[in-house]
Amino acid sequence: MCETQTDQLEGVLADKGYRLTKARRAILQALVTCGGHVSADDLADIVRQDAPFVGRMTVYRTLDLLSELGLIRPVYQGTGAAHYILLTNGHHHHMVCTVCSAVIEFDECVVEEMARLVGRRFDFQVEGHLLEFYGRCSNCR
Amino acid sequence: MCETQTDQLEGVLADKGYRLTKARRAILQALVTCGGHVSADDLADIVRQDAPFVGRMTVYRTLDLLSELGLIRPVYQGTGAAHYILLTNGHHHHMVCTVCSAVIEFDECVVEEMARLVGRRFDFQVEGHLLEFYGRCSNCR
DNA sequence: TAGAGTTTTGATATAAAATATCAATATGGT
DNA sequence: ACCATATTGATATTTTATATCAAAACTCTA
Repeated sequence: MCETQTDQLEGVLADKGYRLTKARRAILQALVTCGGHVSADDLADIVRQDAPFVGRMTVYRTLDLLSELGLIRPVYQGTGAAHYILLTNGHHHHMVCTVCSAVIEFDECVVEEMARLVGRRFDFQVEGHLLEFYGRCSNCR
Repeated sequence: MCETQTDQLEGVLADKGYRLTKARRAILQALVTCGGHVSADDLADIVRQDAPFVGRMTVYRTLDLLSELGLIRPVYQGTGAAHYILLTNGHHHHMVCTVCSAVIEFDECVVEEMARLVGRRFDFQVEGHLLEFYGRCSNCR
């Protein structure tokens, strides 16, 4: 694991035959650097700090593409806009405070076993998952 | 468990001091009957089949309220609009096919243990959760 | 059960977010 | 360097979500 997450994402795109354009590189870079949990428009603003030539549509399209490939995932985070999270190695886990909307990420995962079980039962090939806890963070309880 | 899910939801609203208006009853009824996984505008259409007097805004507001109370949850389901799922007893589990967007619900849950663990570590009071698997359904693999 | 004080509602207006379109451009393979 | 094609970005449009506010419905009290 001496490869950065950006390199990993670029690798997947390249393997699938997608072109590694400047715009896509800039978008992946920005997404990984900011850690995810951003809306498309937020990300467009971030990308443009380093790469002002990137259009808003390209950000939307790249996020769609990454979603299709199972690399990221849109979730709701209070506002009406989709926020995108990185599905690192196919999964992601976080807690959302129902009062202040704070998000706390964590890595523990006990879901694989269940994925196998349910996948077999429904003949469903599980490629990734998202686990969200809702509740009150330490400041809000 | 001789109480319908609609009654349960109404009970929570009443307990919290919210009024059980005709509009709210009609919306809860429609949401439970259709099983969730609908957008606000979809639900408005369904509600109006039985209760044509209910306005679109009231549907949005009721869904917001139910979300705040942790009874439902907005998720993405392909389109740009939020789709709402019922958090029955505080949790919900489903698989989403990345090809055809089919949704398969299931009840098994091994998450409680993990919720306790992570909740204790981060001093986070877990009140509910959502577990989403992504992958390919039997038709699409 | 009549009236006061609130909550809730729904029509309308507005803003925000997502999608469609298409000529121009950049890209990877040759 | 050239070609065929994937990709881009500006613009226009549609779809979703939010804000506003007078009218109506509801709860509580007397």
